[in-house]
Amino acid sequence: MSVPCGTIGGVRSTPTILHLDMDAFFAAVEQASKPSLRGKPVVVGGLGPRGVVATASYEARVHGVHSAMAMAHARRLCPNAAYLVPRFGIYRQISDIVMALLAEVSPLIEPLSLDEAFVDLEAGDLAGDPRAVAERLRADIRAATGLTASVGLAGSKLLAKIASEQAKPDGLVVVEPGTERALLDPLPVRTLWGVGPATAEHLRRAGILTVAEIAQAGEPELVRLLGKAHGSSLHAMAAGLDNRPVVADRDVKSISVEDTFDTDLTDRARVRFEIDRLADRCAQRLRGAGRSGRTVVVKIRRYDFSTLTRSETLRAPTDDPAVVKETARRLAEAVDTTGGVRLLGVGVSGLADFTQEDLFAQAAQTLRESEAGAEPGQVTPAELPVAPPPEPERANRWLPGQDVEHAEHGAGWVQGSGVGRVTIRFEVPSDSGPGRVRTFAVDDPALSRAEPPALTGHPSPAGG
DNA sequence: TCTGGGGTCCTAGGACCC
DNA sequence: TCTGGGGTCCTAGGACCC
Repeated sequence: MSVPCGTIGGVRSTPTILHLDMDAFFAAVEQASKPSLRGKPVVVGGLGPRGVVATASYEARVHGVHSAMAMAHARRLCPNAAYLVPRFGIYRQISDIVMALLAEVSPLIEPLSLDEAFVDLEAGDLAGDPRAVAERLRADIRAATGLTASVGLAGSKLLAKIASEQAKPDGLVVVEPGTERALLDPLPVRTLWGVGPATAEHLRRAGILTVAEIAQAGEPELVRLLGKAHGSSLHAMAAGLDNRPVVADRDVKSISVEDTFDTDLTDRARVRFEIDRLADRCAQRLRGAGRSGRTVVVKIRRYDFSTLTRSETLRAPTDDPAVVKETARRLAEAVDTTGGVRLLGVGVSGLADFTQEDLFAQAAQTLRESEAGAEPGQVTPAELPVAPPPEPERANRWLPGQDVEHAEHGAGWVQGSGVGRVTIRFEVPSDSGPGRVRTFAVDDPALSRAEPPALTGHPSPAGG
């Protein structure tokens, strides 16, 4: 009981680093929102011809469906699953609730994504031992959201994350001091943070398959195999040495947007049009975040999946859509896109925060410079006419999973659509069970998009 | 079954400066 | 004229994570 807090060899002597991971988060939110999907396979992700799985419910995982898998593959493995588009708005709302509960435990929390975070319990006033804190947290999350979370507790980030993985689903694993090696040794190298397919293959060729074998290999050997930074950090982790702190409020370093097209773009005018749209979206996000940046990056993935980036660093930070657009156009223009373009992206890095006044002055300055730099009679890319996209198909207004409101039947969600008709299931998050299904014409004026209804425990203000 | 979208970090080479 | 080394910035690519 009187064990002092502290570190031994880079690992705390008490399990006070907590890692929390929501179970099959996106799919679980959908099941909580849509009573008819509870207990059934649910797959959330991109539904187009090039979509991939974001999250599969446990019922779908049984059939082999998992994250990052091509959606077409998933459909073949599990044809009876419900395939839904992500609803990031509601995921964010629920994430906010979960993060707020974490903040009650300790002020030092580090979100890794919408559904995952580290918490440093030493930074909070510990009411009870870590295990009790974690169990109360899991119960609170369940009460507030109806969703389950898995938690790992250990003396380091590495072990806490491994523990939460082992706790899944809906569990808690505590790595007691002294048991670290026994836990780590037999694990495959892929378990370690930072070991992906390429690194695993490098290691395999060197005969290294387990964490224990990494530890035995010795640091110089790993550095030789994987490079300085990666090799030495991996060696340390395999030895159980990990003193990375929990860091709150990490600063954003770049903002980017990208689109993969259903079919490859071959028309240069269309490429320019899409670059413009992406540049606008990127600049909007930049402004929304109150940031500006100096380096504009264009990303192009070609028909053969080869990916290249082109970047240009401006003299001053900008969040001006016109500047981002012009720079992005120029960069994209210089790339050979014959054969077709699968993906385009525009990003801004080298972020700084400047006051609006500064930005205004800098935008004007940049404009003056670009005007002064233009050759007489030269047509700058920003002045070229923009071709509209050949296929203006926003045809599918109704995407599976979307929330809708019907003037007569009330709130529901899109179950599917095609040949001029859309099928709606009228149900809302509650314990009332599956709702009824009805089919309408896609242009039925009584039907409209709607905000997602709140989950159980947070009754809708509409009182419906 | 060809492979999303949002990020982070590292490496390496060349320019440029001292 | 030849020969340096170090530091920083920029660009491009790649691996990885959720």
